[in-house]
Amino acid sequence: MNNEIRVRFAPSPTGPLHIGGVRTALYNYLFARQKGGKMILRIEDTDQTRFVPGAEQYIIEALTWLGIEFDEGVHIGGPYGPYRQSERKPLYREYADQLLRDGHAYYAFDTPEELDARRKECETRKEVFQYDCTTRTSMRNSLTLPADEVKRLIDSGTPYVVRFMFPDDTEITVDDLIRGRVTMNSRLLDDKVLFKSDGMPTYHLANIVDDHLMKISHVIRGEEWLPSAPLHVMLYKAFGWQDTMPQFAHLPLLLKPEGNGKLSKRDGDRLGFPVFPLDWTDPKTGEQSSGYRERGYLPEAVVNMLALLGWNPGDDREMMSMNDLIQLFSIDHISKSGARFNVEKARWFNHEYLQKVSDTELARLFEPQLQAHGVGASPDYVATVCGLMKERISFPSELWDTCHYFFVAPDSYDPAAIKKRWKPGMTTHMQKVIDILQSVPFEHDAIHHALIDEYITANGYNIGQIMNSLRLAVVGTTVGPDMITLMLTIGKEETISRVRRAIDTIGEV
RNA sequence: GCUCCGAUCGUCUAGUCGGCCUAGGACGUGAGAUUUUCAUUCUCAAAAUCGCGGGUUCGAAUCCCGCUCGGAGUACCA
Repeated sequence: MNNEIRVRFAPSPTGPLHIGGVRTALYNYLFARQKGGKMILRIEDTDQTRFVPGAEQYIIEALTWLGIEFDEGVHIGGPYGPYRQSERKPLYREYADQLLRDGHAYYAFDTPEELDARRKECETRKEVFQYDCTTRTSMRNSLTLPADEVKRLIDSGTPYVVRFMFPDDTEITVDDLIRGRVTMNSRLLDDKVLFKSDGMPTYHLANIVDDHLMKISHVIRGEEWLPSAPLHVMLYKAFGWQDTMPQFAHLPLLLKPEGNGKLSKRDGDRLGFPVFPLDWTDPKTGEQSSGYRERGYLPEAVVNMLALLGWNPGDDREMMSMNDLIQLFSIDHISKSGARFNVEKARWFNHEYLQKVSDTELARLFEPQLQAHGVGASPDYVATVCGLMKERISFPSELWDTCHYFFVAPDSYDPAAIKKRWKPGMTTHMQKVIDILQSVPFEHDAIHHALIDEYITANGYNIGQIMNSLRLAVVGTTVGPDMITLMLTIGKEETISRVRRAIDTIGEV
């Protein structure tokens, strides 16, 4: 018996990694790290028809971005490779043969067309066809055909599949770390195809063989696999591997934010949030899907948010770094019911994590937007602006819209703001403001004293009225950070020239 | 249809030996405070008769049964 903790994340490269898949990878990772075990990336590409170029690379890039690392895998190798099932193809055949030899599996020659016809026929009678212990006796397989006929069919190259043979009327129990003991009767299970006519194994066979060969100790996967878990348990038994069978943990599903059903590819852009970690363009259809990374989500925020969708640390803690999560993670605290994705909370998490990003780092994230608007500014200046704006935004992408006036003078003034703020006599006030700015040292206390105390307050003017008009003149609208800090940031000359322009443009009302 | 899984504020959830739960926290929402504006921040509030009905018990969100509703699976997909 091997006591080492070994878990795997085993996606199939059929498209971009869904956010639910990301969570599965995350839970596996947290568990492995906490236990000092190994985290393995295995690519399950046994379905050649659904293979999508670039998907594997996408998966690796996405998990790397999020800080989910592997100890062994398709991209880094390891002692149990290869880690891509298509490269392990020859291996599965012998295991299928073993099952065949031991009477746990049989050859089936029914064509897809025959199977379809059979299903349709059952449908008309409002029944569902299942290839199982009751129907297999009426199908074309090595159980019903004479041995020499079976041999002749195989030798002549007739396509066939290998099906698992469930025992009749046996209770099969699956002990799940999250759901407890789940029992099913073999009579209700269908004889799943283990080996396809194209020479490739199906998920079920490849998965069990690889988990065994790779010495996987815990299988942490989505709940959609729970119904086939009994088959997997039976497979371990049929192979004689029950003593080293991994423990199962079936995770609750991620649900749509509204309506019914599990979160799907389509929901994302329809409801205004990404369901994929990274942007993705489907190579066949050209269809584009947006990702968390490109939308400006911070990886730490995505990890934290995802960790809490279906798990909790057992207390009120919510802000947790990857290291915190590794320390606190526990399968006991994974919930059983599906979790509905909440965009607002995701936004909040990002806001929280954005506050921790340094001004210079945020400036770096802001740079593409500045370039897009043809703005060049010193890194220090951009960082200062970012520091001022940080707490007011949740995503770097909101930066330009909320702080463009730090880089370009307003070319127009919000009419509603003019109506509300620019009262008669305001041009005189603004001219006075210019005079004050020119006469005092250009620093916070001096400006505050001369402008607020000596001019506005001493003369009994309305602070809000004048300061907001000043803001309108300098910024173009009525929102933004502290006015004096703002003037200090854009500089004396720029401030004065903007006020002057506002006086000329808006004029007296 | 059949099989399996699930069910606490709008959402994520706490609740793991039944009593500390007149059910706690967070997001969101509302109100107030701070601010020259907006945002941030802070304070307060509303919000779950614990899906429904039975039972066990001195006592049940917590245990048992039934029902209902929701979800998943039911492919030579994973």
